Amino acid sequence: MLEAKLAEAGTFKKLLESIRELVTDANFACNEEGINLQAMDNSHVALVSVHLMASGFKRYRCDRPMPLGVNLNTLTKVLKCAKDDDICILKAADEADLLNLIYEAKHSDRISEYDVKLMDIDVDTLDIPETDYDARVTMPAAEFTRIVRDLAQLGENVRIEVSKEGVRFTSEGEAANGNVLLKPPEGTTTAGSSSSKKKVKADDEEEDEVEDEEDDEEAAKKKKKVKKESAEDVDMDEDGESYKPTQDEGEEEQEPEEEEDEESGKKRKRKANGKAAPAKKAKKTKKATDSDDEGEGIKIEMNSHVSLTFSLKYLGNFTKSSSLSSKVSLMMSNEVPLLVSYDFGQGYIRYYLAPKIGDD
Amino acid sequence: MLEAKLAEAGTFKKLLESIRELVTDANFACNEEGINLQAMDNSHVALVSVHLMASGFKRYRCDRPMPLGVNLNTLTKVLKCAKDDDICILKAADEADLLNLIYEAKHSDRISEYDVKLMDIDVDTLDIPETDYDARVTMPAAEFTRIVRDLAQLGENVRIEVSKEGVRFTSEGEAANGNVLLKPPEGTTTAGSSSSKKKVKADDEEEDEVEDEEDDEEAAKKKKKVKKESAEDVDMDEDGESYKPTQDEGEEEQEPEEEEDEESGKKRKRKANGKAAPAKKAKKTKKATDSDDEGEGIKIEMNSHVSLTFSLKYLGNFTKSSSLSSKVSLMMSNEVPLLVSYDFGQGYIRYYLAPKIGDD
DNA sequence: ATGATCCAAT
DNA sequence: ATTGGATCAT
Repeated sequence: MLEAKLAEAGTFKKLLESIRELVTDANFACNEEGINLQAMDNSHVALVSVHLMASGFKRYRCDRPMPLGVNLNTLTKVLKCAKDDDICILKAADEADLLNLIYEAKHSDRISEYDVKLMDIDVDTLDIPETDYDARVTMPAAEFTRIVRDLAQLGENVRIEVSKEGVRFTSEGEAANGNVLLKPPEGTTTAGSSSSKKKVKADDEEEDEVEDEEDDEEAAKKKKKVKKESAEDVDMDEDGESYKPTQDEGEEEQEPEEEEDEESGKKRKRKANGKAAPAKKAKKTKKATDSDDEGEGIKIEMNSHVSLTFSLKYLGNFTKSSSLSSKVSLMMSNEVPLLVSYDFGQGYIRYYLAPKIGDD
Repeated sequence: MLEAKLAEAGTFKKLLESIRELVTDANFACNEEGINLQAMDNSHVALVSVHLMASGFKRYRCDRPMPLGVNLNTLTKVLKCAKDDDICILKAADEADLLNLIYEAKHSDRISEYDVKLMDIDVDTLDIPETDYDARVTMPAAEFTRIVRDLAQLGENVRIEVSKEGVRFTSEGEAANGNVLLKPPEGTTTAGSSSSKKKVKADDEEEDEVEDEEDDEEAAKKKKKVKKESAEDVDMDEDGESYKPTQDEGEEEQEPEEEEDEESGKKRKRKANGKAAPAKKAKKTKKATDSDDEGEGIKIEMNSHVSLTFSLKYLGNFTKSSSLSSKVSLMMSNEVPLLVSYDFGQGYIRYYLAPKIGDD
């Protein structure tokens, strides 16, 4: 039995809106931890993975794992019947063949209820290994969207290169070629001092000689590749207070409290309040510190130079998720699928896209 | 070798945006004086002529004449990759087959670079004679746009008539007819005294018998028809102070000063000032006098009655250039192509359109 | 000025 | 069915 209450139907709407063109049918795999959806796109080139964590709901209950197969077009239609700020409740009985959606207008007496027929879907859920990547680029989602849209005018593919210079997006077309180079603000590539834990230090050994001063633990960590962990950030939050990030000990640490605050805006407030007085500036500090999640800037973490080519059509599809988050992360290793990740308060949506072979 | 630096890519974007539907391929004829483009529209009915003067660029260098043939659709796409306030640099090597465009974001670290392939284009550049026209109407570009758009809803063509009454735009359609009459502010048709030099007086010989009193020089000038001179305004200004308007003598004259004031609101003030303090303001005076380029009003200069019919579809295309200038000038003589001219700071764009025969 | 939607053409 | 263009709304 599933019963999940979402504070804002808008989130769910945007989520579906952004994947409905990619996937037609999919399983919402619900369990006590939350809801996951994983699906290959219709042409089996890209993979979408959505996670909504239980704690992101106003109320969440799922006694045992339930795969709810739905047609996403149908679900999208039904979701369009909700206003963005409606409260949205998802329900499914244990052996039901219906997914029940209830919308409650926030301040009024309108209650709508919809049933979407469920279907059995071949579950080809693959476990996505927690890959380490050679490079991670985090940038404003709008900027990524713009670049993808622009370059799509010229050619079919884009080559993404991460080097010490920055990230370069290049497209070559019949009538024109183009490239956009984003240079990170100075020093950023080498993980700014305040950017502590969440991000494994962006550290190409070559450049970061400075950091030798670090203790062994740090050094060990540094050997690890940049890791995708945006999603885990939240979880870490949950397990909570006891869970201590291990990476930041090294440097300029800030009080643990502040670090927590670096998470997402919403809980930030809660915590801040809890922690109270001295913290007041913590917020600001946090924000400033928070170069991962906020701000205008591009952040580049790189272990080694990468150069990969992707279909702009797919990337263009991915960027529909920009409405969910102001930031996007691109994670890349040579010859390996690109991971495009949009993290929002209640979960994430990630896209995996295999590179074109031959780098053409 | 060409290297031209434009402070705002927006200008160039608008320019291309406004002609891309009319023309698909064209030569950017670059020389030390600036950049010119001239092309027939795809159906060889209209002609577009663009000029960007060297002094309009932040930096401009062109060692020797270079015709750069480009596909305007491609160039438009590439320009769409620039933000309006990006700095835009155009480069082409001497024998290159590429036009290189570089966009630099004003405040950030984004540098984009695009290459547009060049092509050989049959140069059918016709020298456009400096025609004299029987009538010139200068009006707010937005107003012209509106009229064209409105009348296009009724019929295919518009008849433009310039008479002492003013300008009348008439369209006749299957289901409805309509016309718009623009009456110039009183006395304007007869060129106020202060509006002197730049504009050759709007003077139909029939009416201007009065003018016999003029000296020979003046007379000679008067015989010329109204001349398109928006571009030359400044130059003519030079011959300047001596040129005295001859027509206002005639009818219900008001003091010359008043007549000036009747021009446009904006310069009116400036003019007043200028006159008060005679000398020093010379520059300003000129500008002020420049009622051709500024102000809300319609200005009509007419030698003889004209009545011509044009395709609204083409005119509608022309009005896309309204984003480049707040004013538009229509120059007409019977049986002769209409000249629609938009002058902006860095040059101009002019359209020529043949009238429908039979005035239907 | 930008984005979204709708309509038309290929 | 897809892509491009035009128009309208935000």
